[in-house]
Amino acid sequence: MPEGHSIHRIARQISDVFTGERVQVSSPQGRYTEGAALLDGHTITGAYAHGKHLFVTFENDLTLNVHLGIYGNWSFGGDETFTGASSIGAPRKIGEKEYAAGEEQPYAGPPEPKSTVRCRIVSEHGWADLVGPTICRTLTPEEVRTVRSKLGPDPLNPDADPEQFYRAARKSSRPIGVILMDQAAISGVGNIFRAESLYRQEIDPLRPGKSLSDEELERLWEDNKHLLVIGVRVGRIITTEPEDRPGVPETEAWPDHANYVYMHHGEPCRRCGTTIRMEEIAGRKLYWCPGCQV
DNA sequence: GAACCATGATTAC
DNA sequence: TAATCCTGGTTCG
Repeated sequence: MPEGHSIHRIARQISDVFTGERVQVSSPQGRYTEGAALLDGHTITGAYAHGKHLFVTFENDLTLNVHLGIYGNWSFGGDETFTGASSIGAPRKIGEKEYAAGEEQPYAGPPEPKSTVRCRIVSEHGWADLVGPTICRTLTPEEVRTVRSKLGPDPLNPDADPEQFYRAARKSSRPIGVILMDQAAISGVGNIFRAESLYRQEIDPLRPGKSLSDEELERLWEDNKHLLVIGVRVGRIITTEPEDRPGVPETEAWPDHANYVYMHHGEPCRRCGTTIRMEEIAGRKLYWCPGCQV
């Protein structure tokens, strides 16, 4: 269940362990067999993220494009060369959550894949398994451009143009809480970041986009960028400021202390005491504090 | 073992 | 707005 920070971490991981490696690409599950065959035996040249989309580039100019949806995840494992190059270390899973595997053992090749593995990438030194994606396909450069052209700016990308987000918001009468979830307006923000950034900036999620001031839109962009950067560094979504979780360090801020409003409906706001609300808007649960957010 | 739920998104009505 | 797809963990009976 990944928002943009997870995809950037996965892109970094894949780039770390596979760039320059000739790989076998397969689909144990069988639902990506044709696309995998176009990449099988070729060398990976890099990986990057745009919002929640992952792109893995190959030397034959084709690109693996993956979107994890709500459930997708990647698992990785390999020898010491592999884990030494890795951002995340020994065999691990990233997507929804990540965890260290058990005891270290000598690497003896990839494990038998689970029956649900849509795509498996294997190099001389390690492997990556993809399970449960909504999108897993092989694209030409032209097709990559088409996909990316439909995505709004990603605050984690250095060349992102926030003006695109501001323009999308200013012309819209939809609630800002809905606009933040629209990947064509701003990409990489999901249900937790939207709720938490709106709380932190004290903006009512139901206000129409066009009612926000330039200054408010800029604060939202900057805060989502700030929170995404923390997410990339920590590997989890931590949105509380240290003074709002006294004595609990960033790395140990488990659900009770990690967020202000997400999944805290019915509880008193930790800043103003008002009961946190939750309502389903446009098919997703929206959490906010009616006291702080106006 | 069924039912339900989730950090997502598209499609159809 | 509802139905649908993707998977797996948790909760329910």
